[in-house]
Amino acid sequence: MNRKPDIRLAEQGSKQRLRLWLRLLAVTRKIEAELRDRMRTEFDSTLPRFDVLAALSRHEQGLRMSALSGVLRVSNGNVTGIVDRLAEDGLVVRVPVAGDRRAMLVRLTAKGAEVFARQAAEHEAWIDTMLAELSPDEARSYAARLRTLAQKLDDKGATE
Amino acid sequence: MNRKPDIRLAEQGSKQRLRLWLRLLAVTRKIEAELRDRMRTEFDSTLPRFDVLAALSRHEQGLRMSALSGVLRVSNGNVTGIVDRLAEDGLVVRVPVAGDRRAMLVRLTAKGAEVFARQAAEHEAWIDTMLAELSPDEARSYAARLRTLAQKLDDKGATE
DNA sequence: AAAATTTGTTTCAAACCTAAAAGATTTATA
DNA sequence: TATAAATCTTTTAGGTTTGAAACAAATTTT
Repeated sequence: MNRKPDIRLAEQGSKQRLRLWLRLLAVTRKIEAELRDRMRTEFDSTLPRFDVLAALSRHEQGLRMSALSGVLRVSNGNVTGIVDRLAEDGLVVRVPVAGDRRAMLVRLTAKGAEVFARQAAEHEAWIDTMLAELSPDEARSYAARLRTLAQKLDDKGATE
Repeated sequence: MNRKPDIRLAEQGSKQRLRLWLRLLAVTRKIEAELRDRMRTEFDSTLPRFDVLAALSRHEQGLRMSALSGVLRVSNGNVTGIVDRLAEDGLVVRVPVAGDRRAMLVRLTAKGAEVFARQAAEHEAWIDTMLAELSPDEARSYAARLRTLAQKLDDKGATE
């Protein structure tokens, strides 16, 4: 008894989850579009470049290319191009790793750190404005829920 | 009294919202990566292609190129390429619009509708599995909250 | 009606992105 | 130590994405 779930209820759940996913996607895309637009018009930069600077700013000692693509969750080849362009602009440098001639350490330059600091302050303010609808408590509670969800997703991926 | 908000509390709120945004981004990227991977391995297709088919399946009478990029919230030029490739594969057709020789109507072919139906069923199942952590009620409530948030974001964009 | 503006689409250049292959180097194994 | 396997990065091919420019056609203005 009670072992077989009602197929109609299961369908309901699947529809609700699909709807949630579509809304999640719509909201993140909307916010990303706004951020990209502001990054372009106010800093003549892009979101991927900002993401790289942000990751490097959290690792003063530098990150290997593979570690960088790891924390950003993008492909290796992708990061190569972005770092190339940031290096051309003098915001990052590639440093050889002592004892491993395969690897490269990427680090912020002084200029890169300065540029990122300016951008990060603005970025946080943009987010704050866009999410002003949510109280700090609400934001914290959703963030916590998303954290457990992300954890579950990672678990699944790990066992596959 | 009580007119000037405590700066420390305001900073708190901004930090909470930023954290929420980063988590939101992480979760959507994780899910999108999984969907992209499955679309590729199981259907030899991509998410953008699926998105176009999905939009067209909701408009049996067809959509103009600009309407298509409108509902998908991507640029005009972007849709051109995706529709080109879908048309090559015989999943969509471009039909001239009677009375307006500038415009084109894009429609699903029978094959396109059939392919989409198969993919959509799987797609919904994938989402259902990934979001299984959330009860139907929880999914509904979050979807509702996201809806009002999206509405607020749209309002802001409209007045700028 | 002619000229100017708007609208619908495509083309273009540049950046982003992935998966897979290639190249160089290091580590493990026989 | 020679060989095999693993690791780190870049390259490659193909698709996605944007914003801007180019074109054609329709609409509005003069």
